[in-house]
Amino acid sequence: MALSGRTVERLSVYRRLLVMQGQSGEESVYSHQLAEMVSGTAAQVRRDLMEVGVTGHSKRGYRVANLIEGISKVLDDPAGTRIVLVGAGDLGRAALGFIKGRNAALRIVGAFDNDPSKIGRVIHGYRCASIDELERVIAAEQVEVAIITTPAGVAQPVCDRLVAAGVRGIVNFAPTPLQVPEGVWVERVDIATALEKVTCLTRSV
Amino acid sequence: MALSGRTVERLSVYRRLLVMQGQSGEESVYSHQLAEMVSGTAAQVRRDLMEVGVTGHSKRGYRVANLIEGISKVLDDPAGTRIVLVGAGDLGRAALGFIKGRNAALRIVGAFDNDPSKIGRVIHGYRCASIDELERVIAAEQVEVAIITTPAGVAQPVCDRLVAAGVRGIVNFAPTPLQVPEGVWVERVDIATALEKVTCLTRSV
DNA sequence: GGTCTGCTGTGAACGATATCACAGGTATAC
DNA sequence: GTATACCTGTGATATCGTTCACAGCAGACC
Ligand SMILES: NC(=O)c1ccc[n+]([C@@H]2O[C@H](COP(=O)([O-])OP(=O)(O)OC[C@H]3O[C@@H](n4cnc5c(N)ncnc54)[C@H](O)[C@@H]3O)[C@@H](O)[C@H]2O)c1
Ligand SMILES: NC(=O)c1ccc[n+]([C@@H]2O[C@H](COP(=O)([O-])OP(=O)(O)OC[C@H]3O[C@@H](n4cnc5c(N)ncnc54)[C@H](O)[C@@H]3O)[C@@H](O)[C@H]2O)c1
Repeated sequence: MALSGRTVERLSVYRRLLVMQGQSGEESVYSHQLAEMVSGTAAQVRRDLMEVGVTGHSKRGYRVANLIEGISKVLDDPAGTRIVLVGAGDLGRAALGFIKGRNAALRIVGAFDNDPSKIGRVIHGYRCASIDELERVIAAEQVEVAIITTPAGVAQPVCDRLVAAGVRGIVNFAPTPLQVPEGVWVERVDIATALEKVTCLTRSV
Repeated sequence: MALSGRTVERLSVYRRLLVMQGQSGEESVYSHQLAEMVSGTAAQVRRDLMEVGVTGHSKRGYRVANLIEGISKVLDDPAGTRIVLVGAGDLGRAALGFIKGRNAALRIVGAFDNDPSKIGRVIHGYRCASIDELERVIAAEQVEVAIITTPAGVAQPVCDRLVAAGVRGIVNFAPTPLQVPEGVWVERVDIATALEKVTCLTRSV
């Protein structure tokens, strides 16, 4: 199945909205309702849902439980994804707090730093370990995904270690593009760029 | 000038890399060098640079100082962009620390929270003010851009207040799509989605 | 039962983005 | 001075993503 990155992003958002909607008791949604929530078009929503294989009903729309299950089957690894975080600074702390308990399929199995004053501290329930433990934990827990929240200067060497240790996917918060070999997926979260984009594009609307 | 969002993102990255490169003494770069740094193609880089109007030299490539100036002319508001941040929690703190002193054209003029224990505190050099001051500061400083780092539940009402007060661009960290009227630009920074995207797409590489 | 309404599923048209490929130019080597 | 190598700028082309438009279907209403 060759799902495009764009589609995966939207599916993630749909699911989040649907989980809320499910809590509020609604049993089904129409494509145009989902579209309105994300400021998109109904056709786009239907096409995305088509790709995950869930199917709706001519008059009653899509069953919420059905959608959540179908999307989860595509987005989540059934075995769960084990994740490490490197760089337990301000942003690392925020990320740990955010992920905690959000999606059961995503499990943080280690947080690492090289600052002796951070090592041993417990942050949002996760004990910060020494960066020296990195390779051992990745191997022991079969970690596939890593989050980099170190300063920009060390992001590339940290990335290289992660990849060498077997990590296949990286979420990079450092404001530096990372060089990785074929077969490793990097997702940038670039806050500086987001800000500059807004300041630039706001002026031309 | 109708610069596409994609192009603006890349320009932002080029500039950041060029500023570093400038510090290391290099006077000029070739399109293929920039391309390699961002794992892109040389043709893409040249096209982006063409759009900002800077021009290179057949044999010497592009002059770094020239590029930085040209890109800045497009990305930055010459009058500077005044920014407020709402929600001085973990992520708000990280964002304030990150933006501080990064780009002179971006100036934080206020950080707001509704938690009495946060109000009055100084975070990374910015004093946290009461959310009651929001409209006053936006009007007084002619704020155009806002950063939302509140919990998801209040992101929409906060957004509505910002827009009503005159804000035209928003960087939204809350995991909720925001509804805004025509003429307001929203840039999502969705960490949950980034993680889910990586876990999903890593498995299909 | 027949008609009317309004939703889904999807081929086809469209629009946006990225890549190709090459003409034009300039330094360098000989 | 001529040949060579290698870079930029850009029209043409290919790829990718979104929207259109409509057939098909299911319930509601008479
Ligand atoms: N704060 C933000 O909103 C924000 C936004 C965008 C990008 N970033 C980037 O995210 C990164 C972290 O930001 P922050 O605000 O948390 O900074 P920070 O300085 O608070 O945190 C960085 C942490 O990384 C640790 N570290 C340094 N070298 C290390 C190494 N070799 N191995 C392991 N750990 C190491 C440091 O000890 C520190 O704890 C930076 O690259 C920053 O530019 C931050
Ligand atoms: N931490 C992350 O990495 C991360 C990632 C993605 C998204 N987010 C989102 O960013 C937001 C903030 O995350 P956080 O970890 O900083 O949470 P947090 O609870 O530490 O911070 C939220 C802050 O917002 C303030 N606040 C609440 N209601 C407010 C109101 N009406 N007006 C003004 N301020 C108000 C709270 O007092 C608190 O200080 C959340 O929506 C979270 O889901 C966080």
